[in-house]
Amino acid sequence: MGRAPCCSKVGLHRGPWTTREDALLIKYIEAHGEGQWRSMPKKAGLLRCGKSCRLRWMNYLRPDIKRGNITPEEDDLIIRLHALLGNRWSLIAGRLPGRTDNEIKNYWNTHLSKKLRSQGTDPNTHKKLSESELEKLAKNCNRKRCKHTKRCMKTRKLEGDEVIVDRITKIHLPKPVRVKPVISMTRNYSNTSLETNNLSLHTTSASYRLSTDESEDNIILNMPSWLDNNVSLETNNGVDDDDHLMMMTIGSSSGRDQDEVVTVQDNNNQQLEKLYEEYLQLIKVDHDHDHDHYHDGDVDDGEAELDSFTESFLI
DNA sequence: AATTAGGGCAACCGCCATGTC
DNA sequence: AGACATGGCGGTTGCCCTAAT
Repeated sequence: MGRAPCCSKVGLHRGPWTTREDALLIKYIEAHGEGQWRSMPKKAGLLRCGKSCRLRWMNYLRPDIKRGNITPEEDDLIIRLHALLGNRWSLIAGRLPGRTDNEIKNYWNTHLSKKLRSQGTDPNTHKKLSESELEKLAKNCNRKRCKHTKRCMKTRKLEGDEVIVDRITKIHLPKPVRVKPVISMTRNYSNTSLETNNLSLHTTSASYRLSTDESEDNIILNMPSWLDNNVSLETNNGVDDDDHLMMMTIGSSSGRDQDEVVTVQDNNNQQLEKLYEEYLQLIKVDHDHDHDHYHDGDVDDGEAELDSFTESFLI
C-alpha cells in the first residue's frame, strides 16, 4: 500500500481554476502568507486540495512571476544549464528569475528538446546525434503530416555534419504581468471609468488575474511594452458580481517601442550572462576543491565536478 | 465548413526528503 | 526509531486551440 493521499478528493474541485478561486487564494495568502497548504483551502473557503492550491500559487499566482515569452537569451541559458544539471527543473528555474520549474519543464519538452534535435544534438546527452539518428530524424520529417514539417520548420537541409533548420517562431499571447496586490483602483481607460478590486486578463485560451497598483502608469510600465497600445477594458458580466471584476483584452502585437525593447533585452542578456558566469566560477572552484581533496585519483573527476556543482545549489 | 491531428501548457499524480512529535 | 504531516520535485495527463486536410 502506498501512503494515503494528501487529502480526501471527495467533493473537491479539480481542473482549471476559476477567477473566483484565484481571488480567494490570493486574498488568503495576502492576509496570512504562504504555508500550511493542507489546512489552507478550508480556511480560504476553497474546495481544493492543498497541493492544488500550492501549485496554483507557485506556478501562476505568485506576484513575482515573470510573464511573456522566454527570450532567446533565456533559451540559451536553459540549454546550457540543462547540459550541466539535467532535468533538475527547480534548480534551473532557480537561476532564471521569475520563471517557474513547471514553465521551464514545459518549455523544454515542447520547444527546446525539438530545437536541439533539429540542430543535430541529443537533448538528453547534449552530444551530437549519430549519422543513423540524423537519418531517422530526416525520414520522420519527410513523412506526411509530420509535426516538424507541419509547423516548426520552414526549411531543413543537411550540410556535412550540421543540420540547419529555420524555425518559424510562434508568437504566443503573453501571460499577464503582476504588479502588486492592491485593494482598489479607479481608472479612466479608453473613455471608460472603472472601479474594480482586480483586473483579469483574458486571452483566447484562458483567463488570468492581474493585480494592479494605484497609478495607471504602473500598469503600463510593467506590461510588455508592445502591449501598451493594444489594451482595452470592458466589464465582465460572467464573473460573480461580488468580485467587481473587469476584463482586459489585448490586441495584436503592433505598436511596440523598439528602442525600449532593445534596452530591456540587453539588460536581460547581461543578467543571464552574469548568472552563467557564476556557474562556471562555481564549477571551477569545486573542481579545484575536488582536486585538492581527492588528489589520490580514486574519484571520477567528471562526476565529482558535476555533483559538487549541483550540491552548491542545494544549500 | 467540418473534421482531424498536433502543439502548448495548466494541472494532476506519485514519489521522495525533511521536520516534528 | 518510527509514524505521520508537509512541502517539493519530476513525469505525465488531458483539455483547448489552431493549422492542416
